[in-house]
Amino acid sequence: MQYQEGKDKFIKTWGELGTNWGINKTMGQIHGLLLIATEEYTTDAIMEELHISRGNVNMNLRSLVEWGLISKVEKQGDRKDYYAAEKDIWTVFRQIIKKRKEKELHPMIHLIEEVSEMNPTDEKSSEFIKMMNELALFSNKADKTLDNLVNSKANILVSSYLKFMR
Amino acid sequence: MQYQEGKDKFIKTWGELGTNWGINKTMGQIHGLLLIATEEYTTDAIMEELHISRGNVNMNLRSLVEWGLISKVEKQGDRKDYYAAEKDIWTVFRQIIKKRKEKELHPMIHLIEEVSEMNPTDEKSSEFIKMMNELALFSNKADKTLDNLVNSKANILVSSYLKFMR
DNA sequence: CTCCTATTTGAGATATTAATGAACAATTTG
DNA sequence: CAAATTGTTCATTAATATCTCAAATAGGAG
Repeated sequence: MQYQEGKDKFIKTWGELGTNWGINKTMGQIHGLLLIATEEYTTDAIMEELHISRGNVNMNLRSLVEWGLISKVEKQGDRKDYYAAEKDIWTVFRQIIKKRKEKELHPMIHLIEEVSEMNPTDEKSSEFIKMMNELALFSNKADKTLDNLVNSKANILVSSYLKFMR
Repeated sequence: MQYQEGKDKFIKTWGELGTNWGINKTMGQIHGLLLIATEEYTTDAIMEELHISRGNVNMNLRSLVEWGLISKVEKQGDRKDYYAAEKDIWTVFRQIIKKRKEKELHPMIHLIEEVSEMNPTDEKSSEFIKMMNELALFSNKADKTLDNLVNSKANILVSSYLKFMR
């Protein structure tokens, strides 16, 4: 495979993957582009490369910065903003886990806490409370486990967790 | 909080949470309903309870069965299909992880393998290959780790992984 | 086989989400 | 200050995804 072909395929598919991840297509594509880039990109360069509008690039760059997946780079004597991706894969995934935990797990924990304040009066409410307790136990454990993962500096998958892999 | 209020809130919010999880709102609501139910439900009962159409219920029940989150229950002398949710939370989450792994991780692994078949010719392609190799290493480790999680019968979060929690 | 009930499917309607393009704001330069 | 450049916001448009309704299909009971 030639470089250009591989690059195009990677960016295109990375964008599609994004949609399965709580990241929209354009955001994924910009991230893919910057991830394999050897230099920083401006808004205009991204617009040209991906054939998308200025507004779209701007919004998605903000999201990517907010997710901690890219950062703005100032250049001496240039008014333009340049952007570069975080290249350490472990950090990339930690950031993603962090965000997804906020978006997926925390609202669940909040909901469960809220509806758990109930006294059982019959079979249905007993069953309900029982399920809420199990969900609370599970979700809090998952939250803590993911916290440890996110807060670990080293790539825990590659290092100390090796014993769990074949 | 009264039972009915808690139940309604749980079902409604469980559906909204679903949308952050690759599960649509109705699918989430049906799952929530069955999860806290003390008895099996027919299509008609679900239609009535959630005020949604027959086609919608049918499609989402099929998806839920396909995700391994509910199952069809046959009743003697009754032609209707009844459905009941998997109540073991650990199993529920294992099923979800399994599906999401297929949907999120596997296409990524496939992509990376595909575009990795490239010989470096310059700085850009070298950087590209380097990144693909890192992604490959990471994603394969993640895949194996999640496999172990999914294949473990016991609730690994609650039992042997305790040491990683505070 | 025919009737009856339940389930499935598919086309069109509706709702949700994302992208564009143009207006506006901010900043720099001459 | 005026013009030019860059960045941001947001109403409109476009694209996706989901839901409904109704017709088609399946399959058991008589």
